[in-house]
Amino acid sequence: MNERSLIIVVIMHSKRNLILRAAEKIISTGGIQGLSMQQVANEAGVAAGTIYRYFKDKNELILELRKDVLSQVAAAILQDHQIGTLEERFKRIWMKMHEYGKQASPTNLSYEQYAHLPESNTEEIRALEMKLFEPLHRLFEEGLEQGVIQPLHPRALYAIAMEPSMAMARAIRRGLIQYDQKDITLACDLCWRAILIPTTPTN
Amino acid sequence: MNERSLIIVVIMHSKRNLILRAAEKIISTGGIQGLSMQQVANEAGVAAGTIYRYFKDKNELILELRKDVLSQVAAAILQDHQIGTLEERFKRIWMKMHEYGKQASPTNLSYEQYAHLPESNTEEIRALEMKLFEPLHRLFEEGLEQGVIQPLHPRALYAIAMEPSMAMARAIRRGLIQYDQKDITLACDLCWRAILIPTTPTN
Amino acid sequence: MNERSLIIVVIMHSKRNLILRAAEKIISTGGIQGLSMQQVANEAGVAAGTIYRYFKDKNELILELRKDVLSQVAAAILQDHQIGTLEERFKRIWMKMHEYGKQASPTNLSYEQYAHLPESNTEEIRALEMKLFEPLHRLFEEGLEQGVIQPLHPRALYAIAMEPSMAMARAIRRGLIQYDQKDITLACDLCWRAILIPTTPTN
Amino acid sequence: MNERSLIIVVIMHSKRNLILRAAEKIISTGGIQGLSMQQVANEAGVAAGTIYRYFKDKNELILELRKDVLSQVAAAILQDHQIGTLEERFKRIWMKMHEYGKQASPTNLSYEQYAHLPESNTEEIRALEMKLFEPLHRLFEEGLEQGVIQPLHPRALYAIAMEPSMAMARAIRRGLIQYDQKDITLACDLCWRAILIPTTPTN
DNA sequence: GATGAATGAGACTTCATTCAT
DNA sequence: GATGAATGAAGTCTCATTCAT
Repeated sequence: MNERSLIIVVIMHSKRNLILRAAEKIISTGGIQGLSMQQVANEAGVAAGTIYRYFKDKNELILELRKDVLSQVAAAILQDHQIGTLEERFKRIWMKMHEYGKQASPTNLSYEQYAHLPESNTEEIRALEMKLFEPLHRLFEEGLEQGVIQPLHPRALYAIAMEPSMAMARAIRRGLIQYDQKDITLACDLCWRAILIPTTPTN
Repeated sequence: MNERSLIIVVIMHSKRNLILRAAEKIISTGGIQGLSMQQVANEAGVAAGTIYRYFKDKNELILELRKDVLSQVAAAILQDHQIGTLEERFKRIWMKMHEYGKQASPTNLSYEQYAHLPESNTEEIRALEMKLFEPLHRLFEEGLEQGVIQPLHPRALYAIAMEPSMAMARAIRRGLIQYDQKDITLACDLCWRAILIPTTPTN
Repeated sequence: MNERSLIIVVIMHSKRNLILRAAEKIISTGGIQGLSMQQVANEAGVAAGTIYRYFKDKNELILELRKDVLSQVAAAILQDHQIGTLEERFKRIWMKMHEYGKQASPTNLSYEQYAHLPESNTEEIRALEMKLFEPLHRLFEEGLEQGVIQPLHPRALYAIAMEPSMAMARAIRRGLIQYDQKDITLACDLCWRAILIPTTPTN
Repeated sequence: MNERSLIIVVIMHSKRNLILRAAEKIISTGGIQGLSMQQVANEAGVAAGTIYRYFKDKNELILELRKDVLSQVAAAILQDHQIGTLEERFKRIWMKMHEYGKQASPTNLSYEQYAHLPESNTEEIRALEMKLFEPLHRLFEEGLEQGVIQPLHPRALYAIAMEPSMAMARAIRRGLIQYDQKDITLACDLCWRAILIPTTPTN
C-alpha cells in the first residue's frame, strides 16, 4: 500500500467512524427509536446522502454499530485478561466490566440498547460475541477443568458471576446505589466465591 | 356506584385492557419500534381513533403498558412471597422469577423491551417498581437486620443474587443453554449462599 | 346495499377516481417520469398520504391507471361495434379510433405513454387488453371465416389495417398533417381494402 | 488538424460514444426512468463526473442519444434505398424496417422508448428526423408525381404503408405472433398495394 | 362512545451534479 | 482530462393524530 492509498483508507475510515460515533451518541441519548438518518448526518457533520456511501441502509448502519460497539466493549473488558491466577484474571475482568458499565459514555449507553432487542440480525452478532468473549469462556473452562469451579455451563457461570457486575454498574450509574469502593470489592469477591467449589477447611 | 355505571366501567376497562394486551403482543414480537397505532387497533379489534379515548397518545399507551406489565411480573414473582424462612422465601422468588423469565409469553417478552430504555418517563416507573418489589427489598433488609446477609445495599444484593436468575432464564429461552432442573437448583443455591455471611463451622 | 353504504361506495369511488384523473392529467403533460405522488396529491386536492389509502404504492397507481385508461379507450372505440356489415363495423371502429386518437385529452395522451413501456406488469395488462378488444379480434376472425379477408394472424391484420388509424391521428394531433375529412375517409377505405381479398371482376 | 489533435478527437469521440452506448443499453433494459448517471458511468467504465465533460446534463445526454439512435435506425433502414423501381425501393425499406424492428438490440429497444415521449425538445429531433428520412418522403413524392400512388400527404402514406411494418415487428418481437416469412412478404405486399392507385385491367 | 378516512409532518433513500484532487 | 466522494434537493412512503359522521 502506497502513501496515497493509505491516506485514502484513513480518510475513509475516519468518515465512516465519524458516522458511527454520531449514531452511537444519538442512540445513547434517545434510544434506537430516536435514531434518524438526518440526525446522524447533522451530528456527524456530513450530508444525509453521505451516510449511504458507507452503509447500505439504516439497518446496516445499526448492525455495523452493534459490531463496532461490541468490539470496543470487549477490548476494554478483556484488557490484560491473560495475566495472573484464575482468581486474578476473573476479578480483573469483573472490575473492568464494572468500571466500564458505570460510565455514561455513548459507547456504554448505546451498548445497553442492543442487549435486549427482539431477535433480528442476531446470527452475525452472536457469532462475533462468541469470538470476542472467547477468553472469558476459556477462563471458566479452565476453572472447570481444574475442578475448582462449580460444574455448570459457562454461560450459567457467566450469569451468576458476571452479570452482577454489569447490574451493579447500571444501578450506580443511574444513581440508585451510592458508590463505595469497598462494597464493589466485596461484591466482586462474593461473585468469585459464588462459583468456586468450597475447599473443606482442614483442622 | 350504581349497576349501570359499574357495567360501563367494566366494559371500559375491558376495552382498555384489550388495547394494552394488543400492544403487549405486538411489542413482544417486533419490539417497541415495531409498534404502530394501526397495528394495535387491528390486533385489538377496535378502530384507531378508539385508542385515543383510553390513552392520550402513543407515549402514554407505552407508559401505561410498562406499568401494567411491571405489575403482572411483580405479581407472578412475589406470589406467596411471605411464607417460610428467609432462605425459602428467597429461593421461591428466585425460582418464580426464573420460571417467568424462561417463558416466551407476550408479557415477558415485552417486559424485556423496557428494561434498558433510555431514561424517559422513568420517575413514575421507578416509583412503581419500588412499590411493587418492596417485599423483595424487605427480604434483604430482614436478612441484614438478622446479620445473616452480607452488608451491602439491597440493590447490590439484588444484583448479585437475583439478576442471575433472569440472566439464566434469558439464556435458556434463547436456546443458549440446555435446560436441566438440577443445574437450576444448584444455581439458585449458589446465588443464595453468595450473599450469606458464612457461619464458622463449630467443631 | 342500503343508502348509507351506497353513498360510501360512491364517495370512495369518487376520491379514487379523482386521484386517477389527476395522475392521468400529469402523465399526459409530463410523461410517466414526470409523475410524482406529491403532484398527484396537489392536482387531486388531497393529501399525499390519502393516495395510499386507495393504491398500495406508485406502481399500483400506475397499473390501475393503465387499466382504467385502457378501458376508457376500448369503450370509446368499440361503441356500437356490432352494428352493420363487416365493412361498416370495421370502418366505424377505424374512424372512432381515429377520432379518439386525434384528441389531446389527458386520457388519450396518457394512453400513448404506456404503449411502449419496457415490459413490466405486462401480464395483467395484456390479459385485460385481450378481453377488452376481443370484439375487434372477432371482427377479423369473422372476415377470415367468410374468406373475404387476407389469411393473416388477426394481430397482423390489426397492424396493417388499424395501426395507420392511430398513426395518422397522432400526426394530425401533432400538427404534422393538415386535417382534411376527405383524406381520412380515403385512408380508412384504403386500410379496409388492404386486407380484403380482391374479388376478380367478372365480365 | 495535426496527428496529435486527431488522436485526441478520436479518443474523445470514443469515450463519448462509450457513454452513449452505455445509456442506450440501460434504457433498452429498464426504460428511460431506469437511467441513472451512476449506472451509465458504471456501464461505460468511466467516472460519473466524466459524463459531464461530454454532455451538459442528463437531458442533453438523452437528447444526444435520441439523435444518435435515430441516425442509426435511419442508416439501417435506408441502406441501398435508391436502387431499383419504386416498388423495389419501397419493399426494401419496408423489409429492412421490419428486420430492424424485430431485433431486441439495445438500439432498437431504446428507440421505442423515445417514440411516444411527451413533447419536449422535439423541435430539434423533428428536424433531424425530417432530414434523415428525407429519402423515404422522396419515394412517396415520386410516386405521387408519377400518379401511381394515392393522393395523400406523404405522412399519411407513411402511416398507412410503413407503420404496419414496425407494428408487426413489435408484435413478433414480443412473441404475440409467430414469425413466418411468407406472411411477412404478404403483409409487405398488401401495404404496398394499399397506397397504389389500382390500374384498371385491360381485357 | 366508536369509527376510520383524511391529514401532513417527517422518515428513509436516491440521484443529478459539483469540485477538490 | 478524469475521478469519485460529497452534497442536498426531491422523491416515496409511513404513521400518529384528528374529526366529521
